[in-house]
Amino acid sequence: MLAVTWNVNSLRARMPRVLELLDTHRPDVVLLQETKTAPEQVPHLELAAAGYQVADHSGGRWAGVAVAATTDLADVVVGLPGSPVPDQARWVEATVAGIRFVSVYVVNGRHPDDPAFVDKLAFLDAMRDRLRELRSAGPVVVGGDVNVAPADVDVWNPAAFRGSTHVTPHERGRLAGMLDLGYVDAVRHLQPEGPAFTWWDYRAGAFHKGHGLRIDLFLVSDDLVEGIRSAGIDRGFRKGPKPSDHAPLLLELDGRAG
DNA sequence: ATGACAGGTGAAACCTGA
Repeated sequence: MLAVTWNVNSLRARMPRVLELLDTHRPDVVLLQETKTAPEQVPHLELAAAGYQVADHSGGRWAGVAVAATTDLADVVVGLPGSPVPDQARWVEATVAGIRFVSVYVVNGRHPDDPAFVDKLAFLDAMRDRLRELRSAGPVVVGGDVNVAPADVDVWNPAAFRGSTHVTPHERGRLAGMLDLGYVDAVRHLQPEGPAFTWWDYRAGAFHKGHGLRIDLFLVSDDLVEGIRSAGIDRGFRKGPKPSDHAPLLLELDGRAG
């Protein structure tokens, strides 16, 4: 089974590249973030024509997540229980082939002194609580933009990020707490050392200079870890016409769940 | 130190992103 998570930075603006991704990789499950769509703007017909059905959490102009699959999406849950920002569309779950899939777009936080940072930490706390519940119920794959760089190796220049969001002990501690519940960071599992960035600023040629962050993750429940065959980005989708500022992250699992 | 790019809204300038 092939799963993809991708922060598309507007689904409508990115549809040509999304369709290209589906055609190129034929993933079984697709987790999207920053769709920036109202519910009625989700391109269900175009995605159905490509062979995918979609469940979305859409909030209008900002945020927005979706899960798409080539087979049935069962037991869809929209919204993160206990979220401090329930009006922001940042969480959707569905079961595919016996695995609980989550697409999540964590609050950015803006600045450690901003009220939005308090919301970010509370969102991460609610996410941890939900991941604990899900872990007790069966195999889980969480994909998304967590807006936290787990360690300094996940930041192109840690000195430049001192005092910024995404790298604080508050954020990293909460992410580590989720892994302690019985999840594995799939990319780090396969690649214990070295950068594996997923995001590069549009500005100043950051992509070609290697000025990136690793903030998009696949968190896989530990019962699935032995089935991880590969996990990594497709850099080609950070290039070319109208790319997102995030690259898609691909996860290949053995076909059998559990 | 600052801005740099892209998208949404809505029709100019501002907000958000990380």
